[in-house]
Amino acid sequence: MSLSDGVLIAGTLDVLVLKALSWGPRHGYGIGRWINENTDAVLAVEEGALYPALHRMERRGWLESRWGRTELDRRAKFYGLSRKGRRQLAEQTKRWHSYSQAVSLLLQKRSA
Amino acid sequence: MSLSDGVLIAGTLDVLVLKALSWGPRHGYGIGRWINENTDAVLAVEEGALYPALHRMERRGWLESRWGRTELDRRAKFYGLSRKGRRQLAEQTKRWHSYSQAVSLLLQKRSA
DNA sequence: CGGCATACCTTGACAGCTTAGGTATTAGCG
DNA sequence: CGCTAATACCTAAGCTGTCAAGGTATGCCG
Repeated sequence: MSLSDGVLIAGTLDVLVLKALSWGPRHGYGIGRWINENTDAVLAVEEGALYPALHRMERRGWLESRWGRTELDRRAKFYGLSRKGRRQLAEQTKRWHSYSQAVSLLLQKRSA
Repeated sequence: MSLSDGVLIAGTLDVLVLKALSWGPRHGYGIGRWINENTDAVLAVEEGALYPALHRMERRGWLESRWGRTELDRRAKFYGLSRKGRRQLAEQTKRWHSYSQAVSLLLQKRSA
């Protein structure tokens, strides 16, 4: 956690998952890979963070899941955005932008 | 915590504090106010997060503290950056930029 | 005198990430 | 044929950090 040691800042995983699903359903393992690949591994999502997050988000009604088969014909659980999830994606994206912009501006102030 | 409810993303407080001190020593209360004011209250630092953070960072050798008096002639603990703290500021700033850029890019991909 | 701002602190609850395991299936290789 | 690696899922323990909610003390101002 944190900028000091960890690899993922606590609280940003959800919006990344939501975004990963905005093109349509994906299975958990694939979501993790998508995030890693699309950030040049700057963001490395641990499985121990990913799966609990998926369950959490489904419990909150942001995601819907069903079992299916991958292109490799392997058993996998596919997650899709619910209406609530889509709303969350929009809100949290906005919040991320305002938050990150605020932090970045602070950090850009030239110091002594 | 998180983008959903909280006001501060876990792990970003440290770098904000370090930055606040990059112009010279400040007391804790003033650090909190500086962050709030300079972000139009987008980032509202709770005291219950701030003071433990200061103690933590001092324990890690990033900060040095001494008691003094404010402009209002009130007793207050002033914190200043140590050499280690300055290094931390540089590192964490870099890390923040790469992290936030990665997230922002992901979120900007246009979806279906 | 009472309230508000300044300035510090701590505790308990809780969320979320990391580490470190675990299972099962399939593909590829020697 | 057996081994390893990749795919795909899951969980538990431990830790860190934030929030909510308290608390102390001082000084100013109406």
